[in-house]
Amino acid sequence: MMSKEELKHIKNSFKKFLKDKNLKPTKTRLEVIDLIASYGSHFEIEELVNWILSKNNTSVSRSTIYRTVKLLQEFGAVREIIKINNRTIYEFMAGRSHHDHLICVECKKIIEFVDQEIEELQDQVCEEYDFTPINHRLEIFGVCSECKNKGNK
Amino acid sequence: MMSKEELKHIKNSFKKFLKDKNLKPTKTRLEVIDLIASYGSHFEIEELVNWILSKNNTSVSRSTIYRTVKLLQEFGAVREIIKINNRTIYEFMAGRSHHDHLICVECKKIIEFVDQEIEELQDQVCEEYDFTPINHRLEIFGVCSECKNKGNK
DNA sequence: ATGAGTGCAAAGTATTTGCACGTAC
DNA sequence: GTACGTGCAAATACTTTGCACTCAT
Repeated sequence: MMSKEELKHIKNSFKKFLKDKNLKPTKTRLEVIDLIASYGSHFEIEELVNWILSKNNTSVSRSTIYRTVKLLQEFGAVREIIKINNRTIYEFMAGRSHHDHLICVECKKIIEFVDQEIEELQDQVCEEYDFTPINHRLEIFGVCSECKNKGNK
Repeated sequence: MMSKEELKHIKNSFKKFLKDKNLKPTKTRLEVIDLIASYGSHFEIEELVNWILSKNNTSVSRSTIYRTVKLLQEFGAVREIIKINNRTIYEFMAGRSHHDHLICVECKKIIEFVDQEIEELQDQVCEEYDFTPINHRLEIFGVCSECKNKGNK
């Protein structure tokens, strides 16, 4: 899903980002990046914590994960992509371009899509309002193909 | 912002909705609708509760407000429109058609917009994935015109 | 009369924070 | 050596729930 080079590159840029903020590139912070990267592209913090705690060769505390995820959001490598019922699903963006999500309310599957036209129209809307966009989130909730078929049988 | 007739109409449909679910159109539930309607189009529950408690002629408990807002979401008169930093901003949709939001991260202003083309493109995306959309949320975070000018002075 | 609704206080979640100890430069 | 980082447990913030009492039909 991501080459070692990409990951290394991300970590190096993150180190620079930290240095600029007078923060330190500690072993723990870099380890959190590795853990997130190997966990998969979407995660909730609680799941991630449990997964980390279940590994016997690592241990990073819940608070440090929260703190590091926050830093990674500022840095831009992590985004909150879905907010549903007080749960937050994060995504590791490393080396990936922007995209949006379809969320199946039945099976919770997350489907990613990109639509350049939608992006352009959004920029157009922003221009109309003299609004400078920083980021956006488009969540489409509905029922996926498989779940519809299951429902029909 | 909303005519008395519209409000009355909403309340009547809500009564039907409740009846269909074997729930009761209590004074308290209908009062919550009035309160939300007169509070304004956007609200957070905590704000709403404080506002209601500060009025000396009404009192509906925090739990009932949470419970009623949930029902109104199912009914479709209330939507969660913005999720930011674990806060949820709701919108009273009554009699209004769908629209999306620009959120200024400086002054927290919320600007509503409609873009039919974006809506159509979303439907197109859903079709491609054989995904049946139920609802969606598009939040564009950025800096509004006024805040940019303030920043430049 | 009966099942549903309400307020209250207590219990849950998710997230943040204070503090004592540890680590990077 | 100093300032920042970390883990832990406690605190906070938001939301839900159990229960005794009340209301709508």
